[in-house]
Amino acid sequence: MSVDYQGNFLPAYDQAFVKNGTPRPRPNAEQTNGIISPATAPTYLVAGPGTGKTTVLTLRILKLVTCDQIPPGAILATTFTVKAAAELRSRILGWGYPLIEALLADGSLSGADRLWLESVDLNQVVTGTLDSLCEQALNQHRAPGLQPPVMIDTFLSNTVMVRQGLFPNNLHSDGDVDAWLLGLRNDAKFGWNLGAKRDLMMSLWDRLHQDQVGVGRLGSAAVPANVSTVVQTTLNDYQQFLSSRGWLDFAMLEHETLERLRAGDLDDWAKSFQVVLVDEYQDSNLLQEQIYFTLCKRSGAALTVVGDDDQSLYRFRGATVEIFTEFPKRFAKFFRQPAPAPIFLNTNYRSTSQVIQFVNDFIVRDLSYQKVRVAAKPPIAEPQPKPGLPILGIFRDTLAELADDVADFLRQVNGRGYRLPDGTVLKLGAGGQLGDCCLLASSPQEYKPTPMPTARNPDPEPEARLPGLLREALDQHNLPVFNPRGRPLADLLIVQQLGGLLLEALDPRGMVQATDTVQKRIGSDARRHFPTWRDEGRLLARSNPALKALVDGWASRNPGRSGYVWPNSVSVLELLYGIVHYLPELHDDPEGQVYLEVFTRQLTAMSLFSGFEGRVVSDPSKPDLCEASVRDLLCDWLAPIADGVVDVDEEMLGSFPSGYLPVLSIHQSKGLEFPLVLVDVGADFKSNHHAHRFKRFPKEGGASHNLEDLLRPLSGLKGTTKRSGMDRAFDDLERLYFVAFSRAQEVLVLVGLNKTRPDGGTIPNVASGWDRNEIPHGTSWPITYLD
DNA sequence: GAACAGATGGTTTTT
DNA sequence: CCATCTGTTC
Repeated sequence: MSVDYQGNFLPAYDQAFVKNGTPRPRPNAEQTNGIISPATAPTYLVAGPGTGKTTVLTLRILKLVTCDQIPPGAILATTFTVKAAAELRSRILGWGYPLIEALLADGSLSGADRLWLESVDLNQVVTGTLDSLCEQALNQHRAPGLQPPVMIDTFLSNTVMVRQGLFPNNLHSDGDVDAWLLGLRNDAKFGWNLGAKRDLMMSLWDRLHQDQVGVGRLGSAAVPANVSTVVQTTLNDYQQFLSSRGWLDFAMLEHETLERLRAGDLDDWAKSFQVVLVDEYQDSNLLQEQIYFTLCKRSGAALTVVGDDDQSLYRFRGATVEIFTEFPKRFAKFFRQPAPAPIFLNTNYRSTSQVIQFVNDFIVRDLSYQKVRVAAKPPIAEPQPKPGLPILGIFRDTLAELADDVADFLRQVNGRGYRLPDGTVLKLGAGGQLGDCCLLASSPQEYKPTPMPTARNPDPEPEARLPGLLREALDQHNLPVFNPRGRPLADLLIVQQLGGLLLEALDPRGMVQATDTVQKRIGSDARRHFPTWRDEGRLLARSNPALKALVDGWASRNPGRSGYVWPNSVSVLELLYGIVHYLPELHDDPEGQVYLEVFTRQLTAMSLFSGFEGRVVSDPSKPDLCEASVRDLLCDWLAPIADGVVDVDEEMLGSFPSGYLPVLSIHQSKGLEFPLVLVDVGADFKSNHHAHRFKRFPKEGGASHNLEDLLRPLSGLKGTTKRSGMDRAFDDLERLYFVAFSRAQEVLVLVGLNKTRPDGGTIPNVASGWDRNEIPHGTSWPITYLD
């Protein structure tokens, strides 16, 4: 007789989570279905926004451990991002131990149950992204004598694609291949350069794996024969170069894992699991589905998937929403078992009635979209009416006015309150801070890319977007913005100063930088930026004698104190932290902290490949080594940052600083919620211009849709593509803004230019209420416009 | 409703 | 740089 869910688990739950004298509400009926679905049963949870998805996953895991006595180490839970994995883990630990403690206080338990509960180590629950787990599996279960695989980052894989793929096969100057690749992006010739070509080739490479087609079968696709031959050779060269060094990119990692799972090589690993739970399943691709399915088949583990088709946003990464919407069918076919029935979680605990109604209305107004949703999906419901403020709209004629008025709105909301037309005062709750608000946009970029110089305008300035103008306008009110991904790193003064000081300390007067080897190994942006960086670094050093002494000491490899001898080899981290000491922005400012982390991360990443492991050699008897160690740091540490190829990743953002206005891409906002959400539905759209139709009202599919059409006929997903590329592009926009709007807890504010105003705007735009038949429904939206 | 001049704006998202 | 959109004029 084990711990019983109704009899022991729930009473313990009541006891463990009392807050201010009241117990936390018990899981509702639909959540309970998900939690208690039998340990051995495949479970299909369709969970709308704000319905307690993570809660159900956590409690299901805790129920499996306590009631079904499944060892924590036999439970595998994967999520889409590293950050989400960390959150799930902390929830399991944070809820699990109080719960177990409360269970142990339950006098009715048998001695055996008690013994079990006392032995439970929740740390052993395996959580992570699928990629991190594949990496672990391959590492721990490699054939004897084989080197562990080394995961490479995007910077390196891009470089290898260009140097070992494109160049040797003359793809940079192959007209036929150009024409074909251009066709994939609908002949959008602007910005067609080596980088764009490389990116498309990488997408093709990824997609060939994600759709389980394989490079070899590209010849059978609808590709001209001469093109497919040279493209295949290029991709094979890329692969061979990586394989010969034991390197893996993301596509190869997952592919390799699946192959070895199928061959039974990973059975030791697979069989350690009894339960596999997958979060955000709607963003899985075919390759990932096959990994999960094969893992469960080899091990006999039961599969639980959780997701929401309306929140599938990662088609460009191969995500195929049919894998989620048709999960019961696909599961039944693969395992030759009955199809699991969906458990719908549709009670929303996040938002006010107005927000829920708005979001429900948005997702059903386009008739064609209904065909691709999970069958019989109920609308989002509320546990009880939670009246709030109306949906607000701030629309202006120009971007400048819009930014000023949005900034002013935020200032008032954040201060004494903003008076709505009906007299209600909108004000952040007690203890409310600017961080309770956020701005969501399709991209967090603060500036448009710098235009090409022309005769009339030889030195064009990049044009600001809403996030950039809003930063300036808020700055006038002393309100700070947190948007570390908003500007190219290499352009930021603080990055230039840090980079410049490092350059000056490592390579005084640029002797190493000037060598041919270095000039060839770094990109054009780095060549352009390094001198500016040095100027900024020197300028700063001049104003701070102690800093100057530090840099000069390094430059001459002389500590400047008698009795000390400069060591033959020093970790550059010492220099980095020495300098950081004098740049308070890098430790006091939240954005500065992120920028510093970019430097430390890239140093760790490059240390893997450089023989010097991030150390500076200054042994006078070995001048070659001295130069080589500096060269590596210049080329593989600082140059990638200057070249704009290293980004701020998701996990670096951690939690948002409370006094700052976060600016996020809608993709980044998935899984988050904010009391007040501003959604940019059209600050970029001054006209009904073709070039940005894909962002609001597509007339054809984009590169990812075209790639799907190309490869689907050859993949196991044959037949899932019944809709045109254009329709799928529309579907994607519906989902994107569904996610954006449903982040709001209390207040949702739509912002944009007047031409995209939902009532009476003239530019067709999915986000402002148009359906794909070009019918504007915006006038029927209950939006209160703040004019 | 055709024909023309002048304006507009550049694919985004990430393990 | 240039295809496409917008507004003006006949």
